[in-house]
Amino acid sequence: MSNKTKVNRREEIIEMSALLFREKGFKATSTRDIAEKVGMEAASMYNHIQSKHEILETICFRVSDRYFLELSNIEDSDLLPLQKVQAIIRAHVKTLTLDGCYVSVANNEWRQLKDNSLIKFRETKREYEKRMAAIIQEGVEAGTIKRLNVSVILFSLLSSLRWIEYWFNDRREISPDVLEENLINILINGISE
Amino acid sequence: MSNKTKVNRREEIIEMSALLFREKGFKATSTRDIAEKVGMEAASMYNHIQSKHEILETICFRVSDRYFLELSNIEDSDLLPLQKVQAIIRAHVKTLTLDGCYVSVANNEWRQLKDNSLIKFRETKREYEKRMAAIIQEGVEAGTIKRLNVSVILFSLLSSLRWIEYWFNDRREISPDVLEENLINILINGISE
DNA sequence: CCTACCGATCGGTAGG
DNA sequence: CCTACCGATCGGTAGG
Repeated sequence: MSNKTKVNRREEIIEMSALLFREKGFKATSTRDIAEKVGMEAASMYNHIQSKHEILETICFRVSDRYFLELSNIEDSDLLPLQKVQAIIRAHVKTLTLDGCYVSVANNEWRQLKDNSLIKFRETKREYEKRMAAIIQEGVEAGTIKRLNVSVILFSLLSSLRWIEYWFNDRREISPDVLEENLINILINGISE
Repeated sequence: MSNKTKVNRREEIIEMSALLFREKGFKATSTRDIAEKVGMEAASMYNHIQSKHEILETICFRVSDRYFLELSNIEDSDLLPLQKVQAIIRAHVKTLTLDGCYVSVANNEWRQLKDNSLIKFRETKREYEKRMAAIIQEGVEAGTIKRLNVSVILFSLLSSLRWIEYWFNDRREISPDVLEENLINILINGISE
């Protein structure tokens, strides 16, 4: 069997796992569920993966890598603080439109990670929040963002962005563009001085 | 054994379950985990509960009952739409301060409900959203809330409120009062015309 | 990639 | 409220 097929098979397993983990949760999804969706026996999957946990790890860190890439680009830009926040909102909407189920799993199932993975993921989350808080702090000091508790502003933004995930799962009444526009209007106005 | 003791024992099981379900998730919590925390054998719990699922049902519907009670009071008041939204925010902060772990479980684990419970809980969620949307719609028509997509406003609010739960679990840097004040400032300003 | 199968753990019951 | 124990299911391995 060629290497390429093996890589694709692995990708297929991860993709199907992401769909099932989102739908039923990590613990409630059995390796047999995944295998059935991929079209092989559960035992056969272990030629492509090391463990069920490894699948979850792959999904979670793939998502965090992606968000960090976007954040780094925004940080390195010469945008003003409030424009950076706006760019972050856009980045979240975009990522969710493209990779909804991965983001969903990372958001809801990361607690099921084990040992070092769990510790590392927690650190990753903290770092993301810290770097976003720094942007908000800049805005506060520049006088363009309200002088409120930075953590409350931060989590108010992050939670609204997290919700978008549910939007794209359950309903699709409006387009991503309209969603983005409305959301920026609400969130930016909410924190602008 | 008196009825009173039996009721208290049941409450104890539900309380400990809520703590464990929040921490590890419903599926990842075994009846033996719960029993250990309560201080009895797993088999003994079945004198007080019917099944592990029944515990989850009790928690979820207790929370939704509570939220509906608050919402009904607010609807029946003669507050203006924007003041009603503000009252809802206060109600959420209050409930989370008092019953954080129950709310947390209802928010994150309701998907593990089965059959009729799952269907009923979904309907309950939808109704809550519908009634909150009606208040927002009133505000839009009165010209006090921005004429944006009502669903986006609704979920932007709800997701920010949902996040408070994490706040009270992980960190407690600021007091509930300051949190409430900051949050109302951000959210109300975000949607006000 | 499959068959066969493992040890562990699960939710729950019987009987006292 | 406990001991003893059940059938089912789990993640994963051995060997081909």
